[in-house]
Amino acid sequence: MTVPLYRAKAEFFRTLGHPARIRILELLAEQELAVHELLDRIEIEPSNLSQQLAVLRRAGLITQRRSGSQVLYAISVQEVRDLLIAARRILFGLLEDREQLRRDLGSPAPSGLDGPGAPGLGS
Amino acid sequence: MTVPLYRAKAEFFRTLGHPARIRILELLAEQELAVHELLDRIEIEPSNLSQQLAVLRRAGLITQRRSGSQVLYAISVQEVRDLLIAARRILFGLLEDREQLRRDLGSPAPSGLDGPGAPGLGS
DNA sequence: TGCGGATATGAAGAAGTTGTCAAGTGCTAA
DNA sequence: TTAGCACTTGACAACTTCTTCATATCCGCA
Repeated sequence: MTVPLYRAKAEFFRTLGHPARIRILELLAEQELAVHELLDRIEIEPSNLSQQLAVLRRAGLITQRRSGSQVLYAISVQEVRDLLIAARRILFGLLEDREQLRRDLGSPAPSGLDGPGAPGLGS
Repeated sequence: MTVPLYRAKAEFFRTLGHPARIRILELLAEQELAVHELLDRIEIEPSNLSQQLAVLRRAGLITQRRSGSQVLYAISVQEVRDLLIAARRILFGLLEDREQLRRDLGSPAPSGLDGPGAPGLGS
């Protein structure tokens, strides 16, 4: 069965559409990590992490390999890093627009993102 | 209230995670279009289209303007186009890997995307 | 062989998303 | 002022996704 490309794209983006999965990808984009190392860096239950890893694995975005008693994960598609950076750029663009609008209108609506300027990929 | 960036990113990707919304963005990436023109090109109920447009509007990805009795939509963030192209590239990369694997294993599992090589953004 | 640490899997209720139908609103023109 | 397109909105059942809990599995070591 052939999936139209726009459907596959949507599915792909939905795979990225979860905070924990984003963090996992960002962390793995820097280096291979064991599950317990991810666990140290992400606030999430072990079983939940395992499930999110499974989602990314099924999508083919990360790979698993065993080393003794631990399991190491790595990004399998480096371009994902570019995608995350592009998303970051767009997001800040959107935020700026909104702030601009707010200034123009003089409206007091807050609610934004963390400011830019963080190093690395910025989580 | 401040939203951590990884959360905002996830939300952003979720916004893209719908076939109709992908098509809308791809079509609008080429030119401004009225709702009924989108309707001609996407197989979807008017009310459903309206809702998907509303989702994209709320996310700040598209803008609306009225012209007589019709409503014209346009992309408000051109970089989205790059993002879609990047996604397309990654998707074909994943597909190739899977095909490679299939050949290596000699397994007969089909199910893929439309082939590459389409012009434009490729829906 | 049996334990404990490191992960994975399954199941189930809560929460969120989608498509559709019915009922609006806005604008143009008769 | 009313008919009729062009869209939008609200509501709700059907579905999907999330989180959590309980239960496995796999491995290295005593």
